[in-house]
Amino acid sequence: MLSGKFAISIHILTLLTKFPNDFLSSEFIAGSINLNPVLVRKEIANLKAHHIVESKEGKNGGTKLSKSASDITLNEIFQMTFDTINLGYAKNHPHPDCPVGKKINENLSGLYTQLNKKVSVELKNITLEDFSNQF
Amino acid sequence: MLSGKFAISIHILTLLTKFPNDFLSSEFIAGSINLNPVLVRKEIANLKAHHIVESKEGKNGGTKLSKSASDITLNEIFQMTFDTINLGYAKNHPHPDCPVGKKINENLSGLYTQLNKKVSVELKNITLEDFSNQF
DNA sequence: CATACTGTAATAAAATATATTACAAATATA
DNA sequence: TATATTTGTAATATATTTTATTACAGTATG
Repeated sequence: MLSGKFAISIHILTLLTKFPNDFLSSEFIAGSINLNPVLVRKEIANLKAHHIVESKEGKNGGTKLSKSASDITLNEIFQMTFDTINLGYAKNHPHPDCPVGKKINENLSGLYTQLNKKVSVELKNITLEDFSNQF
Repeated sequence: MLSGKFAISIHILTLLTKFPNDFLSSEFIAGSINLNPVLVRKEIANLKAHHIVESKEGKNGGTKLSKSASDITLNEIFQMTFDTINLGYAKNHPHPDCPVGKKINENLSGLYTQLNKKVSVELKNITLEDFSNQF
């Protein structure tokens, strides 16, 4: 999973924000996203590894936020679920003897780093609570 | 093609910038990128549709820039090759009866639009000439 | 008129993303 | 304590998207 990771995680987290006192099951969450529950659990595993949610196994188990939605920024979620914003790389190794081929990926990477910084600044200003309040 | 479109186009355009007086063949360009020439020609078709390069068919044919590299910004190239910066959407239609499911895509889209604006501002300040001068 | 290109369609192969199945381990509660 | 429900995770299958290849008509050059 790569394409939907951020979107799925933020969907999960928005639901958890809306029901801050309940342990929501992966099946319930999967129903809202329309996604297989196993994939929801995988994303939750990632969020757990970053300590922003906690789960309870067994009957009546599920997942809840482990910190306040007002203390979670979208930048944190971005960092947890996205490698870096980028506009892509060509898939194959470019020709190493060509002056352009030799440096293209390095130069693209520098550009993308610059873009990421701008995106991060923006996302730091939005909390999960802010985002959830739109619903 | 989505993932490599911008990277491939900027690679092509950097080569054309380095050889502003020559018509470069798709095969030559493909060698530098290490990509199938047919895909290079497809990207060139897109750049031609946006009038920043021109091609000559037949023997000794190829492609060259149709305007100065100093008059092309990376934002233009971005617009030509990328739909929008985004952090993804879940693939399936979310549940329409869930308050979160019902609005998630709209709200993500609003967020992504905001990010795109920041990225565009950044890319407007870099010309193809600037980028090519790094090589 | 032979050669070397572009343009483009059709198809194939490879890579990635998503879905499904299966089941062990945990825990609430009847 | 037995049953039902849920997480956690591995293994596998399916679907989708990207990339590559093949093929060939059209065009300009020398």
